[in-house]
Amino acid sequence: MARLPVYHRVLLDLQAGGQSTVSSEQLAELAGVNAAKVRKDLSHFGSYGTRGVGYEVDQLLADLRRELGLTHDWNCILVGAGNLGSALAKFAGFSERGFAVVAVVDVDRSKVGTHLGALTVSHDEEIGRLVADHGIAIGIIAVPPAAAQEVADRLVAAGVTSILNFAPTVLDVPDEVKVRDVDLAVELQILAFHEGRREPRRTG
Amino acid sequence: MARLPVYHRVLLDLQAGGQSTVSSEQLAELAGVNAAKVRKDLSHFGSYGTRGVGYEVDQLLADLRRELGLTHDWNCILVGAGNLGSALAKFAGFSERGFAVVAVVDVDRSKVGTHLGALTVSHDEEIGRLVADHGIAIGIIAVPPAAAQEVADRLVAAGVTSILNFAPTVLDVPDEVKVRDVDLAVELQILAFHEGRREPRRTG
DNA sequence: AGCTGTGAATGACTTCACAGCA
DNA sequence: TGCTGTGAAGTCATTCACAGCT
Repeated sequence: MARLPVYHRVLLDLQAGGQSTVSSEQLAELAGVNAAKVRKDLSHFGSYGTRGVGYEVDQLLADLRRELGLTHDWNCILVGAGNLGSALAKFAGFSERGFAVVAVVDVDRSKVGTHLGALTVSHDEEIGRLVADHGIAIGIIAVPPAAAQEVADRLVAAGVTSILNFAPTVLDVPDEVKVRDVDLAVELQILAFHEGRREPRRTG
Repeated sequence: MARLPVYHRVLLDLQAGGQSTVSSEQLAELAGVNAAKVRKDLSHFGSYGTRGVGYEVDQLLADLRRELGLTHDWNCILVGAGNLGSALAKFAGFSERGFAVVAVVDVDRSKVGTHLGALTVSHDEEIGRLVADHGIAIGIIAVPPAAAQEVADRLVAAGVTSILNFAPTVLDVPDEVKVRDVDLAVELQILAFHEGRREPRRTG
C-alpha cells in the first residue's frame, strides 16, 4: 500500500504535537483520504484501535514502522552527481525519514573526489565494492536516460534489489528487483492534461 | 490517464529512431504495460491504428500532444531556491518536454538576486506579479513542509490552477486546483516496505 | 454515544479473447 | 495472416453501512 508512508508521516506530526490518540476520521483528514480506507488499511496488519476512542498514536507508529521496514536505517547508493543527483545527496528529507545516502558515484572522472555535503564522489566502477561494503539494498538512479539501463544492470549485478529511478526510461530488470519511477516531467504533463481541459487554449 | 505521458515519451524515442509505425505490442513493451491496455487507452481519444499494421508514429504523437495539452509550452513558477529548488530550476528535463520554469522565488532575501542557470531569484511577495506577467498556470513547490501551505495559498490567490508539490504535506486547496504530490522519501519507504518482506532483517 | 472492524455493494481498472478490417 | 478495436469477464480497490465493543 502506497498510503502507509503517508499515515506514518502524519502520525509523526501528531506525535510531535503531543497528541496521544487519533481517530480514523482525523487521520483520514490529515492524510487526504477516506476514513473507511484508513480503517481498512490499518486492519490489514492487525490494528489495535479502541472502539469509541480511536488509535493510540505511539502504538500505531510502532506498528507502521515495523510494517514499513523502518525499524532500522537503510543505506542507499546514489548514481549520478549531476544537478539532480547533487540535490538528492544533500536532501535532508531522506535522512530524517530513515534513509541514508552513504555513497555517490558518477562516470565522469572529473567529478570523482569532489564533495557533496559530507560525501565524496566515487567512480562508477566502484559500485560493486560500495554496495558490498555498506550492505546497500537500495539504489537511486539520477543519470541521463541513455545511461540508465547500464547503471541499473550494474546495480543489480552488485546486489541491489530496489531501485528509485529518476531517469525517464523503463528499466528492464529481473522480476525480484523492485523499481519505482519518478519522472518529474510526467508529473507536469499530467497537470497540463488537466489544464488543457479547463481552457481550450492558453499561451505560455 | 497517467500512462499517456509515458507513451508520449516512448514515441518520441521511436520517432527519433526513424520508426514510422508501431504496434500496440511494441509500444506496450517499451512502456512497460500490457498491449490490450495500450489499445484501450489510445482508443479512448479516437485512435487511428491500422489493422494488420499498427499505429503511425507521427500521427499518434500529434494526437497525444493535443490530448496532453502539449501543443504549446507551459510556463511554470518555482517556489523555493534551496537544494531541491536549485536542481529543479536547472533541470533540463522540463524544458525538453515543453515546460519552462520562467520564475523562481524564495522567502530568503539573501537568495533574492542570485542566479540559478539563466534565472534570477525573486522574492516571494512577487508571486502575484510574476504569475500574471508570464501567464503562469503551474506552480512548483520546493519549500520545507511548514511553509508549503502558505505558499500554496499564495499561488492559488495569484491564479495558479495546478501545483506540483515536493513538500511532504497534504495541501488544502480549492477543488478546482489540481495538486500532484511527489514525496521522495515516500518512494523510498515503499521500496523499503518490499525489502522488508524479502529478508526479515538487514542491518544498514 | 462514539468509533472501530468488516461483510456487502459498488465502481474502476485490467485482462482476455475474438470478431472484423487491411 | 496480422493487428486493431471492443464486448465480456475478471480482478482489485473503494465506499457504504452497520453490527459490536468500550
